[in-house]
Amino acid sequence: MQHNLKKINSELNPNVSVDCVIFGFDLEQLTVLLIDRGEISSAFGPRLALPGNLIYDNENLDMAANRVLAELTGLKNIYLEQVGAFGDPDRIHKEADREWLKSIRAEPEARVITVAYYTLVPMSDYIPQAASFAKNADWVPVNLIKELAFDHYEILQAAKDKLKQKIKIQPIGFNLLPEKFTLSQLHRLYESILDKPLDKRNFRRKIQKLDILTSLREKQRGVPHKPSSLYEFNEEKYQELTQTGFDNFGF
Amino acid sequence: MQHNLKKINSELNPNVSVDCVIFGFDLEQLTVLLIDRGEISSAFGPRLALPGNLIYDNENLDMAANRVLAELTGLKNIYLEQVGAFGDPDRIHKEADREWLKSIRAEPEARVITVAYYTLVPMSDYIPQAASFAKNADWVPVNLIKELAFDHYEILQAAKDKLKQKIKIQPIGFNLLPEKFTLSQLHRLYESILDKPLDKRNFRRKIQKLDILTSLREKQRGVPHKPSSLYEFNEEKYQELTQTGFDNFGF
DNA sequence: TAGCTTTGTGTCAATTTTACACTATCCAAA
DNA sequence: TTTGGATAGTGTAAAATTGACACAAAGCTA
Repeated sequence: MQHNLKKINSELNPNVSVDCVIFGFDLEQLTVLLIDRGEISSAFGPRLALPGNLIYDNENLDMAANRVLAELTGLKNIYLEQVGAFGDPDRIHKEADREWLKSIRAEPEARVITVAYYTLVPMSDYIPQAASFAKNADWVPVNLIKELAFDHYEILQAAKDKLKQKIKIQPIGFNLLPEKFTLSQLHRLYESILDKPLDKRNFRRKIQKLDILTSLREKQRGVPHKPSSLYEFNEEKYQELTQTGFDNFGF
Repeated sequence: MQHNLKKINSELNPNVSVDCVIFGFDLEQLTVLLIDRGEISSAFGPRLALPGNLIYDNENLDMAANRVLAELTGLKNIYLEQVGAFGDPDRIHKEADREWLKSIRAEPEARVITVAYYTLVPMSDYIPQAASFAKNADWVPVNLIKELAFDHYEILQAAKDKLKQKIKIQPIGFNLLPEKFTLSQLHRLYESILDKPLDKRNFRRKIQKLDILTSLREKQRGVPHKPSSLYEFNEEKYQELTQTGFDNFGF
């Protein structure tokens, strides 16, 4: 109750924002959820941007990132990992960005530093619909992105790098897949995150050895080729494994 | 010239600070350069804190971190790596910290987020002297640190973790050693960063295989035991190696 | 010169990595 | 119904890496 009061009374801090790099996987390649800023900005520069916003004075950074994520996608209690802080005073150098900020911020000229987070969500958990939430958002394959508003392109690259590192140490990739998935999909996911081909047999051996997959007695249906068997991620065994400590998940 | 003008006219941003975790190595263990805030704070809590300060509005974060480092130690153009942003609105919860801030800041109650950096310097490059620079600073062995002002203890832990990760991927440890060093010193350094014992022969084998050390035709002198031969870090070969790409530096 | 301290060195077994190719199973189109 | 196209699924052998382990050499000091 007090909490709500506090939140309502709290003000936006004009100097600090959070931006979220929300990764998805369309079973082919890595994607990111971007917002389309619409016509206002399109005449000058990139329409696409990472979802983000200023923080409230009484929020910590993680909370702010969760809020932005929830406001955009409705997703709550999702694991977010910090990418870092970005804060070139000239970061808002594009004319279009200036114009856009004027339309949405009280102090558009303030010097802002932004703290970036990334997260992994199954694409099926957020299906963009026209005018669903405040912004028009859409999944865009990472490889196709050539430019973004502000310094968001740079942030995206940093997030990709972090993810690349992280996935070598922890099997977080499962967060990107639907509950039931095939080894080929998992394989493709690793290839697209690491951005290099991985030998099929060696990949499968390595994953299987971790012993964190539950093989379901179930196969793909309706595919025009030999159907693949489906697997589930086994959270318990994964927890065991992290307790024991495993350094070696290197690809 | 314009640059200087701009700098002089620029104002401190009351909402964003940088803190530096400056690691050293006393040939025995990992150390950190801390400032002693003196009597004012000692009655209430930890006297020791990471060096840090508010940023100027026209500075980017990296510049600010370099400035803070230079102001304290006189060291310039040092490699700094970002640890991340820390910004709990309640982070200044200790009474002593409050008091101290009142004595040094124009807006002591402002909500501050801080961006932490870490860096590695040879301890010989900064020899603390009473009242040398603005603050009294001193090298403190990391293992002995139990508490720090604000959330600096948490920041220190995060920096240690980053360093631990990083050193598995890049041989940055050399930045902590004097120009000429022994393999035993390097060995001890790795052990103290990774916080676990490493087999002597295996360590040496691994390091030697990297082929980034130049063996000097020179030995330790005046030690009461078999003298060790001295080595230099070979920057060129290291560059070659990073070009070719090396994933596997795992300990 | 005896004793203390740290340096420097090699091997073997176990594990991990890498490279590599063919059959099985489903669907669709002829 | 047969054929072709697509992907799933599977094993092995050579090479590289890791981990465990012990003792002689070199300098200083007492």
